[in-house]
Amino acid sequence: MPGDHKPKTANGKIVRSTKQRQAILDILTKQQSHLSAEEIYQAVKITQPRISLGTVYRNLEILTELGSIYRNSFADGKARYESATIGHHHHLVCINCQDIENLTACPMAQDIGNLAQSHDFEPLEHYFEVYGYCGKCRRKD
Amino acid sequence: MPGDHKPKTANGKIVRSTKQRQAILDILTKQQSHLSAEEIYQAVKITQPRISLGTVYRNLEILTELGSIYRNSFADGKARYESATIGHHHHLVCINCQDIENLTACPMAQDIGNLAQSHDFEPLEHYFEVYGYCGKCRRKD
DNA sequence: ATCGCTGCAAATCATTTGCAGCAGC
DNA sequence: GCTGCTGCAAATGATTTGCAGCGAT
Repeated sequence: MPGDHKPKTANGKIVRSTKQRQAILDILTKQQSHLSAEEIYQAVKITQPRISLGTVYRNLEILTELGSIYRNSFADGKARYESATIGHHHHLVCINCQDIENLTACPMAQDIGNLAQSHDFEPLEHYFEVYGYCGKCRRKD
Repeated sequence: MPGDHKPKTANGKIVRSTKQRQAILDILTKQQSHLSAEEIYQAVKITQPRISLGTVYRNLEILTELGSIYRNSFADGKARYESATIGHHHHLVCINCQDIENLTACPMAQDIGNLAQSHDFEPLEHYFEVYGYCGKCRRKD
């Protein structure tokens, strides 16, 4: 059926729209912050009290695959998610208060192009995170 | 006692030299690759058959704290370690064969200095990883 | 009526930790 | 001999998965 563009996952399954999935996406879109699966679970429970953590993980996986959200693994080994409406960006992570600030500029777009040439490598994604102290925490110490 | 510089961890304990710790450091120094705790465990068992995985983790923690090795968490959520003798660098990670190539140049040293100014942030460390296909895998597909 | 999705619970995987004996310094 | 280190096993924390019923198309 030409013109039919139902979203599908990598394994070819059609993706349905459920209130659980919509609630998760809503939270990530509204909060505009970097939430862990557990934090998302706690937030979704307000509107969907019977949702399970397993469902949260399954939906985060699907939404990541669809490109609706980004998954980031930071140095603490825990994955955090954010809405993809913000577009490509990087992170300043405070090692004291754990706050994450987004860096809207991507200074290495050009560098990556050069890498492709000099290292025989086809770049698809890249991650750049800076760890340190945010202004607030620096002044507190 | 001035002139006395025994290595210590953050909690002030003196660090002793043990054959288990030395074996782990040897492997990382010789292999010059990015090994997971489990891979290191398997490699150390050849010379230290009675070593436990717990000891491997404890030593990786101490060696990281001392700055003898680097810990990196990649997108698969697993930590990988490498000898610090190589110096600061970044990574090209192949999402097909999982091979990791080191990037000796750090193109963002200057960018990070600018960030400090414009974002009221004190940078301590930074990570930069590019995910994509290495030359070998690109030609295979 | 399909077949994807859900809640629940149990399973898995990486990593951490309590403990009693052992080993550097 | 003090005290950090080890092996072992059990505990933790994040994430995944099997299953039977439910719900979206």
